[in-house]
Amino acid sequence: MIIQESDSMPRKPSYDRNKLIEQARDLFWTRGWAGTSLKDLEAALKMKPGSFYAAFGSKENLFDLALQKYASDGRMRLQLLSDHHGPLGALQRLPLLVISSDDAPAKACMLSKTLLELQAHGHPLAERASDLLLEMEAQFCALFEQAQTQQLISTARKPQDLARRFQSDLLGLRISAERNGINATLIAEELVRGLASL
Amino acid sequence: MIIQESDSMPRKPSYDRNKLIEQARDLFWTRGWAGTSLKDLEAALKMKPGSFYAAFGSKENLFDLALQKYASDGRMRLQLLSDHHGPLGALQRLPLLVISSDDAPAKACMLSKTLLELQAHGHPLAERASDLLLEMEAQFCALFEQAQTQQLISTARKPQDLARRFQSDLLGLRISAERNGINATLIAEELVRGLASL
DNA sequence: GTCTTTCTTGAGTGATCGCTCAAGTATATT
DNA sequence: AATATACTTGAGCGATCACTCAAGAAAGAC
Repeated sequence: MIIQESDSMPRKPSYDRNKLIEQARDLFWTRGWAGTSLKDLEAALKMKPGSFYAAFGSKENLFDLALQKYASDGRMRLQLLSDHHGPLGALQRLPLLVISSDDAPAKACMLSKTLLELQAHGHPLAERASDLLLEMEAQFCALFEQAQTQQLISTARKPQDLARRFQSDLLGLRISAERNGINATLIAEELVRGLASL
Repeated sequence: MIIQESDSMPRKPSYDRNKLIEQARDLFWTRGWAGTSLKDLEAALKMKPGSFYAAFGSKENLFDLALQKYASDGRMRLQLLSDHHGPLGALQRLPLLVISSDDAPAKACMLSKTLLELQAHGHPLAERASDLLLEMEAQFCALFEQAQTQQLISTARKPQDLARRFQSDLLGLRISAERNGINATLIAEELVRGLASL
């Protein structure tokens, strides 16, 4: 029941907590909140109920950790993209990246999936997803602002509006990519073309 | 157990089947598949379990009926819009309409919500939603084709591509509209502006 | 080796899930 | 009124849900 309380540890946990959170994130990402049972988690993480609850407290708490990991990984990836290719280059590369990365367990955005599933229930996790979506939008906004400052795009439209529109299109693209028999690459390329002509 | 089998009926059902399906559709639309329990349905439709199963067979079957009603109502609405305002007018009016209609129980598209929730489980209802999304896309495609034939928009891009992009943006718009604190009207207006300059 | 602290185990909790069915009730036909 | 047929009722089914906890196993401290 107590994980890592005292400094001198008689017995260390036999797992890598961070890896477990990543595995849980992948499961939740693909199957959603209600679609992921504790049996699923126990099987994927190879943990018995007791260990699971000692380590994470509850399914809800683990989902929250998974959401935060999802968001912070995404944020870091975009930041890296911006470091290497500039603000506009990052925004242009993102659409194709999110729908073609092979290691991701799903194409659709985990935040939007969570929001759609749980918002109607007033579930705390929906609010968390909502907050993280706002953070994402703010990051987009900052990049558009930099792109304008560096005169890479026109200043005709407010960065805030550009960011909102971009995020909306991106969410739509990622749903389209989740569908079978839809060539989302074409949509992504059009989206990027739209960015180029701003 | 037998509903409407013989012509001469000793006792007619006391409910309006179509209205029940609409009520169920609204519940499923907002709360999703797993998020809607039979207790919820029994309360909303004012039916005891026995009547429910006599009338609809199963929760899954009712959800299927609800999906079909959702899709056919949407299809008819768009057709009416086209009759009154032409193909381009219909496509231009749709975005603002779907995010601002007060009678709809949710902003996001029920088909996309169903797809996102159930696709990973290989659930039959996800396949149904997928089929209906394809039908919707086909309807968009036909309207874009008519708009080109009537020389309302350029023929530079294939109607199929225009339809796919439009549907993708619309799905994104509707998710954005579902969020709190997001002014989706601005996104919708931009989307419509994009259509005007095709 | 002994002790102490912590992690692991898994049978089992009450609650809720979708669903069944035997009994009761209502109505058109005769 | 009697009968036949079909709808309504609601207690309760087995299965699964997220979760608990007492007992056992492992490892650092001494």
